[in-house]
Amino acid sequence: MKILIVEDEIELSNSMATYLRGESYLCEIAHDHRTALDKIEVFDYDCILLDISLPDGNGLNLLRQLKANNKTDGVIIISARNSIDDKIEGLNLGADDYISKPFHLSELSARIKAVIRRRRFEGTSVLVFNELVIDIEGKSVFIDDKPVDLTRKEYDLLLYLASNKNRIISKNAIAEHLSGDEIMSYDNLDFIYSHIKNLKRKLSMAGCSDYIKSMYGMGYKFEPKS
Amino acid sequence: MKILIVEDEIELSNSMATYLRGESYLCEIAHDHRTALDKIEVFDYDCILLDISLPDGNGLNLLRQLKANNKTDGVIIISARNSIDDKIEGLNLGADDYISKPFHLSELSARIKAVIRRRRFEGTSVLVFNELVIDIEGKSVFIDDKPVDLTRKEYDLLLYLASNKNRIISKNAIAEHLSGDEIMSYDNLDFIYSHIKNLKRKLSMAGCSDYIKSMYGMGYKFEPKS
DNA sequence: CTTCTACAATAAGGATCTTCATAGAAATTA
DNA sequence: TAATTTCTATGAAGATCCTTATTGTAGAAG
Repeated sequence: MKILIVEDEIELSNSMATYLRGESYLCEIAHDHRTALDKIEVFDYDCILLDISLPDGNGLNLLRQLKANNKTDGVIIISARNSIDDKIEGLNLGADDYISKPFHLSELSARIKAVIRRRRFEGTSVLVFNELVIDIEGKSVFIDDKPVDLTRKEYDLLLYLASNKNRIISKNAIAEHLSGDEIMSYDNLDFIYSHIKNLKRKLSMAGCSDYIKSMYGMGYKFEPKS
Repeated sequence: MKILIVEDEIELSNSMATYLRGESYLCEIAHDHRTALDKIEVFDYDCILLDISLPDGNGLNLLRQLKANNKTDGVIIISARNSIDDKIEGLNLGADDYISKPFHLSELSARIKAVIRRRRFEGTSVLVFNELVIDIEGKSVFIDDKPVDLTRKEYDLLLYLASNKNRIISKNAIAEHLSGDEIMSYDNLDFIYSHIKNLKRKLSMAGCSDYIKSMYGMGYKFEPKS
């Protein structure tokens, strides 16, 4: 799960990132309008935390541009002002939620969770593929109603593949998704094999095989039987 | 999908190639102006990554020559300088996008994907021919909504033919599209027969025959029924 | 301090790609 | 139409590259 923090106050943005990383999110920070737009154009984020009062421009314009580009990223507007107008305009422009400074990080986290659930998983907090159930809320996985113990990486991997079902995901993408911030050495992607192997083993031991397919030379694909 | 990397920094160009090969692109590297031009004249690339500041000349001139030759290759300009002027001039000369050093490889990859989608597939990321669906984003093929497993070469071949539907594609063109530049002498084009055969077999086994026609003495043609 | 888990690196095993040999089909020529 | 030539299809084996299994290391937990 990837989050973009658009916030110019260094200290605040850092503590947000720290907290959210603790919640297993991958966080990137943009301290200004332009950086944010560049990142948004190229990457897909699960949620964008957008401070309305940016130093180099109006955050609402950024939101406009974002929506004009048909981006599907979730957006939570952050504002220092308690202005109702901003809130209404932001929501009208397509923001998913709104939070006013100062806020508790736990509240922010809860709102993020809700936005992601609504957008990425269409309101549901569980993904169901026949006997395989992924409980996003509880970060747990069940097969035939019996819980399967996965490590954090394994869970992230499964959720990532499952939410991209029937699409081949490159090892580059997996590596990036699993190991937080940008990796600069993409030479040693072998560690992915272990995670894939362990995940496959745990799933099949619980009676759930062949969901994750290796696509020779291309990556991996989650393919539900349906 | 073929990419030409025009970049004199050895290490950077290598890591770019490694990453992009991981994304299933065929990559070639030119370390100088002259080599690049030679390659561009002979081959068609889906995207050219052009470092503006080449050791033996100005990259913008290379771009000019490229456009003067009516090449349809997509171009992404790479620049160390943050100069807005270069960016504007490059885009005026017909470049499709622009990225500044230093950049993240995943960002480069995302921009390449966007350029190719715009240029080759008119913005869409899914090709639909009746019961046959090609998901470019997910590198997956579906027939009657059921996934069809293709190898990388088979997929590339299908995508190439399908994106040139109703046009006869020579075996030379196919060979060039499927291979890197190591093979300058295309005497052994037999490998194409194998890939065509296997592709046809997999498609017809999934209930989708007669899309790929052999044109005796000329090549192959993808001909949707519609 | 010991034990266990998660992660990284290396070696063995498989899938894919290419080549080669041969058979079949289509066009050309007589 | 038959013979000949040219081109394409098929099958199989070796080479190459990728994946999986195994092993080793570091860090966390007890």
